[in-house]
Amino acid sequence: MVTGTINGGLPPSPQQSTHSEQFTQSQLGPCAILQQHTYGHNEHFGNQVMHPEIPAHGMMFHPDGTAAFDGYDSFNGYHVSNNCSQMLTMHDPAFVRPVQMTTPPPAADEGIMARSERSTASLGSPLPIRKTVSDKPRVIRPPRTRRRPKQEKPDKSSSPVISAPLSQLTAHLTHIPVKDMEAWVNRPADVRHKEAQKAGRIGRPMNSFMLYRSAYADRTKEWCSQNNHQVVSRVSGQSWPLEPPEVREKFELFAVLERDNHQKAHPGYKFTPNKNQTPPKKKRFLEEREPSDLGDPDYDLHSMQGRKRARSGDCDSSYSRGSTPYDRDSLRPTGSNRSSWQMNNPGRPIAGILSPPEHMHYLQPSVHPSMMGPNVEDVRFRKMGLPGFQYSPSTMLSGLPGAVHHELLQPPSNVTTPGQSDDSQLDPQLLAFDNGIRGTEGGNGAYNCSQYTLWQADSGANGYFPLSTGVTSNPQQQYTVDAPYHPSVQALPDGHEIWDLSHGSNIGEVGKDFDQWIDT
DNA sequence: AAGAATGAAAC
DNA sequence: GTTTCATTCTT
Repeated sequence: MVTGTINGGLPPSPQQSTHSEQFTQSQLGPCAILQQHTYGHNEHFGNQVMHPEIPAHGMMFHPDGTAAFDGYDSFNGYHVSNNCSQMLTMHDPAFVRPVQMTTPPPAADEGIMARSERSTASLGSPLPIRKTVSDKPRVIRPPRTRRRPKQEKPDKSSSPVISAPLSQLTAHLTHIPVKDMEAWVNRPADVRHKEAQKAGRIGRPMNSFMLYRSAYADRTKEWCSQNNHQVVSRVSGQSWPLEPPEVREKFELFAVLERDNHQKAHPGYKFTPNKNQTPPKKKRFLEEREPSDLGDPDYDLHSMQGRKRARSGDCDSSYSRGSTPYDRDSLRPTGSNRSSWQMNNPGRPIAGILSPPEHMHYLQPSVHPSMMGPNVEDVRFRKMGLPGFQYSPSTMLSGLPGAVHHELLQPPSNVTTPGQSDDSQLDPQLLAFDNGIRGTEGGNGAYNCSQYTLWQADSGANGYFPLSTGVTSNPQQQYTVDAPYHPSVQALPDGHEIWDLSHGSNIGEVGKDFDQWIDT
């Protein structure tokens, strides 16, 4: 039996629990599927069978066991049924405002505390009975009601428990853009060099989750009505496994692109974690450079800043090859257009190598926000044969040399042209590149400005983005997309719209469907 | 500076 | 298997 409480849109308050009604699994219907979680006192919710198809939209559990169920939002007048096709309508931030607990959780659990899945917090374990030399014979005392150990981290109790992914939960927050991570991972090498200069070190490329978290950070903050990034992290961490495969694959591909572009920007980079990371836990020592980085534009500055020091033994020039499912070599073009990087770097960096032409460095996603005109009404995939290229899931995403120039696809000029804002900062090499094939964005603003809206057009609606990600049945096809933003699409109440690929996990099949659709 | 999250990469 | 570090910014 599932128990919980309905918070019918009432703003949580310290007395919230008195406003809540009990509900049961049967009352909630198939949507009322509670997800097991590890936070605090509502672990008794666990082990409910998830509906295979329908996410439990709109239900949120607070660590105190209360639940915000999408029954009816009395503030906003939304009827939210148990039908899970209903999109979450927690417009009122108060709806999700974390509950400030004023009453302790069930007394039986005293000592139980919220814990992170990763943390090894032993706080909840019984206090060890220590025998010391000064132990005196003592009267056996009745078991004391142990005081709650300081409420551990108050933050933990203030982070919501979600049962639907952020891409859906925040879909209505259209005024808050989802960060265009596609543009971010394709930022050019000189931008990366400047970042490294500024930081005094070369940072690691973000992984898929970091990209995801970053993309949704603002929306998550808004949704949670909290500016606390620990909460953002927790919610993101909850949401990540809830995201449909399409979304996760999208960010995994972004991570591949990020790694690849990162490596091209910093050919000699190798992750060298600081081994002797003693008590002062997080003393960041700098990542090393390899000799090949001597030619890197930002090397001198690093040296001058003295922020980086080379460690002996770190100068082997072997590339760390990830165990990524995507072959990174296949990200690169074959044939005569190969980059100097590739020509010179079959497996190791060449000392003194300068930045190769950046257009060879940057993998241009075939789907770029700037391709998407806000006024485009229809949605279509374009089949583009790219003879002479290796195809892989990654190349399906990346527009390598030969891919259609984004400007050919984008509607004329109601979108900030990438690079307009910042070409002056690019070195001539990059400028030349910019006038040619050019990356998906060119200046600083390009990945955080108006294109956001375009990105958000897809991810904002419900987070699905028609990337050709996984296995494609026909590798000789590349799909690019004019993804229009249309408010009505986003406003679809049932959470379904044209980009919703969640029902079809086979991308290739989807592509085929689109082929047929286009053909007709 | 710690802390939240997941994952890549290095041990 | 364990540890570091990517991001972010509040606490």
